[in-house]
Amino acid sequence: RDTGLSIATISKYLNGGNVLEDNKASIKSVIEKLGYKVNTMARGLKTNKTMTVGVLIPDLKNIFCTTIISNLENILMQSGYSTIVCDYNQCKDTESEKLNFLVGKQVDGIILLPSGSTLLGLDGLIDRGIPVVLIDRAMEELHCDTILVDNLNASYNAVELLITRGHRRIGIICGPRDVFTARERLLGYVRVHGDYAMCVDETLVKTGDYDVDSGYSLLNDLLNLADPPTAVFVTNYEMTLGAVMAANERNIRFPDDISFIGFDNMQMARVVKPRLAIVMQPVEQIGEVAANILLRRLKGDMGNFPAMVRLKTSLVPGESIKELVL
Amino acid sequence: RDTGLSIATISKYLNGGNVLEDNKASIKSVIEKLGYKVNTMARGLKTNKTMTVGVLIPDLKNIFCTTIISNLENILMQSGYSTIVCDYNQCKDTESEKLNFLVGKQVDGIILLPSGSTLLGLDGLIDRGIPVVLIDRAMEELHCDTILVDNLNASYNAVELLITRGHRRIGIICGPRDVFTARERLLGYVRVHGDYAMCVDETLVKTGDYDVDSGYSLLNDLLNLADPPTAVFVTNYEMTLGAVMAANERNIRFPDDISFIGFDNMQMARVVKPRLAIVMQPVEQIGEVAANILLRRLKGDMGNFPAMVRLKTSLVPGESIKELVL
DNA sequence: TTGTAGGCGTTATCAA
DNA sequence: TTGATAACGCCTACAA
Repeated sequence: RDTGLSIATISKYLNGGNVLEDNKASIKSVIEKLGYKVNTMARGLKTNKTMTVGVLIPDLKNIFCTTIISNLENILMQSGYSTIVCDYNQCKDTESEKLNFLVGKQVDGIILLPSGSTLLGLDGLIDRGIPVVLIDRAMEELHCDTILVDNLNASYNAVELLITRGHRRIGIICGPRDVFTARERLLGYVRVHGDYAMCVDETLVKTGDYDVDSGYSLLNDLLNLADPPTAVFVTNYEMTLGAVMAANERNIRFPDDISFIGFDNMQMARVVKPRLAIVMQPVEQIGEVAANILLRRLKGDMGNFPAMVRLKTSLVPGESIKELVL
Repeated sequence: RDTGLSIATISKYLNGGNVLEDNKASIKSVIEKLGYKVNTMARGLKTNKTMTVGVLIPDLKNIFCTTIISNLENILMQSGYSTIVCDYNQCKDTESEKLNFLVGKQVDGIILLPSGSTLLGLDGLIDRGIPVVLIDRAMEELHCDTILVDNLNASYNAVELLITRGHRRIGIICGPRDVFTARERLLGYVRVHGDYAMCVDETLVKTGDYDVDSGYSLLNDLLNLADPPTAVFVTNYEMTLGAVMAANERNIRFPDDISFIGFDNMQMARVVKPRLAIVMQPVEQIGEVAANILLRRLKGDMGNFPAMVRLKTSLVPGESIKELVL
């Protein structure tokens, strides 16, 4: 303020108002000399914005989640937003607790990968003008922007590939019935069976909890059947890990003993021998798209609200599928 | 405020001052009725605290980092702190850029997993009373709390195991020379050679960049040697992945063709067949210890500053080591 | 134990 | 184009 100018003028300078070139220069030099930084809290107090967004995910140890966050963070930062990341440890109680924490921190917006479909008071937030973007899992009753993956066709295509390679008894290891993606992935399995006039054998449909252990034990269950499947599709990364561990321990070989399609992680697929066929989600895109929608909302642009984006997966071939001669 | 009481009394109530029981009750009920939340920015403006800590790591896609963050976040949250997580994508420029971003956001403290030993103005922060806790990598010139792992003995013990199993030509795939942990891990390798009166064959010491690709190509390099090693020790997770991929592609078997010790990730070790021997770091602890030290500093407790904590690793046996008969 | 009043660093309104 | 001034919501002496 020892530019001789008033604090109001400085404020204009900082916020891009009309200031004489001469004054701009002198302000700039003084700012640098003094190492002046705007006080975010004072500004926030006035503008009622914290310039932070809350990101709430099931698990920070899950690479699917963290890859998304990494992209989110980079994009949001470029617009001056910082991201407060919380994980809820797959636990519904923690989920709402941390959501409250974030709200208490007065985040300007929220990006949530929800555990289920309980509303958690999100509707109230949206009404209060706090934008919420859901990723990966939709909540039917909630009117809000949502970025999803086409899980149904991801699953459809994977199982279809197995069918075209001659498989007729195809096992599937699903996630919990109350998880959105799990339901969709199961649906794809069912639909492709219908389209190929094949019956779904319920004994081949195993429901896990999207965790390593259940992948492990459910693959064992499938292998222990009197009439085991000739192929199996595992519908998320962690369960894929578990299933591979089980196969290793039993000395089961892909694809000789059973054909296999896993989910999500390219590196893991290459570490396994032989290389696994997997469904890959467009992880990078999810974060990108979510961040950009949120930024638009934050700017007050409510165009085509609520946006519902469906991103496509890809099927990466490996050497874990055997061609059966019919 | 429609309790009839003055705003000063409410403030006392909120901050645990002396208030009559009767009034406490009525304040409480009104707060709930109105859904009152304290405004963090107004409070922060006054107290000069944001109640946020910045966490800066090389890569959010790195499970070693995110596991640490997960623990950090949980502990800090319990004391009301939120964590702003940034990754710098292994890039020194981004590192200082994001550090500035965090400082600009007026975080109350910083937890940093630094790329190298450039000071980045951290000394200035510490002088200004902003506590900084370094994790995983020390910066010699910086007077600050540091949580490390005993990399030297981690490496020593791993290589010693190979030696006691009869190996004499042991390859090592190291990280970059300018990375603290990489230097220490190499040192362990060298020291154990000395202690067993073995010479270090420089052709068996490969320096990578801690990334998948270099693990891949350096294992290939080792295998292509005229006189290849009988065992190899890979000194971080990503390079371990790469090395396993290379082995798979060449149809190299552990431990028949070469013995192998990898680093860090238990699940990955079990996915590989046969199960890999690995060095495990106390990831959970790192986050815990770092968070607790930071909390103490944040409270103004400067006891035994700068603290330097060394955590121990463990060596998890697998089936990837062959016993050589001498 | 409670209330009054000043100030934290901004932004925004309105005059000059 | 610039400046004086009143908020923003909270904390903290100090006085009652």
